Amino acid sequence: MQNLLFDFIAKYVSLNDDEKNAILSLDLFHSVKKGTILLKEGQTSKNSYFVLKGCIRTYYILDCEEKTTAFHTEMEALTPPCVINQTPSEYYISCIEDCILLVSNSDMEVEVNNKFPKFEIMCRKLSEELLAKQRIDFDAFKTSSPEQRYLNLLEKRPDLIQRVPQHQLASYLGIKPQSLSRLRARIFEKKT
Amino acid sequence: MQNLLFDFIAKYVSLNDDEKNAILSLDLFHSVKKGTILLKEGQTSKNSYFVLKGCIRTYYILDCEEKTTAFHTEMEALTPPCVINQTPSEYYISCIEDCILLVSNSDMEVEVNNKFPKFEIMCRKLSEELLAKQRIDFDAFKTSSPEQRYLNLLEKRPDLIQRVPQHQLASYLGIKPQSLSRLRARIFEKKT
DNA sequence: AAAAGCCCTTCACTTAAGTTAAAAAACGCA
DNA sequence: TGCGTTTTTTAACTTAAGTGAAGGGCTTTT
Repeated sequence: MQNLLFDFIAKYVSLNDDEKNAILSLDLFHSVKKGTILLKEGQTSKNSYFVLKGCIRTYYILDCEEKTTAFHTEMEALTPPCVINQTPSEYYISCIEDCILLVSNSDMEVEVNNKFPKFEIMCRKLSEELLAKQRIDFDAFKTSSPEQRYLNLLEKRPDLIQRVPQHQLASYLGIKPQSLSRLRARIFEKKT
Repeated sequence: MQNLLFDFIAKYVSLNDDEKNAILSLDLFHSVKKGTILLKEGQTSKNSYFVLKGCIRTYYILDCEEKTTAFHTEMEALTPPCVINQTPSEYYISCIEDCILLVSNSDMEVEVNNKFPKFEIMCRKLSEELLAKQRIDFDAFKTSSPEQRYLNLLEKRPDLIQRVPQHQLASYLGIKPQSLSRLRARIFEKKT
């Protein structure tokens, strides 16, 4: 698990043993059971998450309905907007599988960044990269139909379709579960 | 104009005169005429933009159709994904008004960041903030209907509805111009 | 083992967006 | 000002998503 982390970091900056030990001394690793809610609407939090194993989901509850907007799986980071803006969270985060997560808080990050400017660089690079990636996803969502979005997901993240309940996938695609079911049937028809 | 920039920067880090002069010596300020295309599909670029005055638009051309995905107005920054990923651009950027822009390139940024770690910190904070903001926008888009999106835009960025042609707004909202026109008529009906 | 709950699918119906076409309005420039 | 182009609106029709309801297959609970 530690190597997974260090391999990930190595894509952005190279660490010496001192720096690696500094990270390990922070006690970031946590095992979390499926179903655990990491963040609730209205809560304030300073925690960021990095998924080493498993899958976490962010969702809103609007009009008594869950609206899933993101899934984060292996090697993906998540800093909720409420942490950045220091506001109460508008959404929930829960584990939809047993997970191994890195949990860091922003006070800790400030401290580490001061001590090791390298981390500051890594955070910048990672944020810039995530911003670009999210921009591309957003654009793809805007410019395509629900059916195209599903086909795109099938191509880009086939694992999600396997490991995530369909009604959660539906709102992730911006539609109702019934529509996803129908849409899948339609695609299946076309193939035959 | 310079003060607009320094006021913006002051929200993230505080600069001394040396640092301010270092920025000014970079010759970042550019006046750009309406209609100018800043980036084309297929091009590689190292340029980031910051809008001091005016409005720039990012759009794709898919199936011979323009799909507008973003507008950037006063005090908004834009680093295209192609700059981050070092890949050919998938989209176009053009000025839809006469603009005053800051144009920086990534080589320059690397240099400045090395010289003044403060800039590194500013870039990180700005990226994190933009990431959170974009996340919220994306989520709002996913969880709402075209009509709700339009009403939301009317509330949050009424200026855009005034200064941007409607067919560009339409694809920004994820629909066709005819649908936007109809939707507006529908809203107007309801009000009366 | 029966009951309850949840999830997915299906169906009939409603609503709204896409499409195609044409007219009306606004704009740009000579 | 006037002509030509672009943009917006309107309309009729098609397609697909939303809605409400019902059924079937699982799993969990009692």
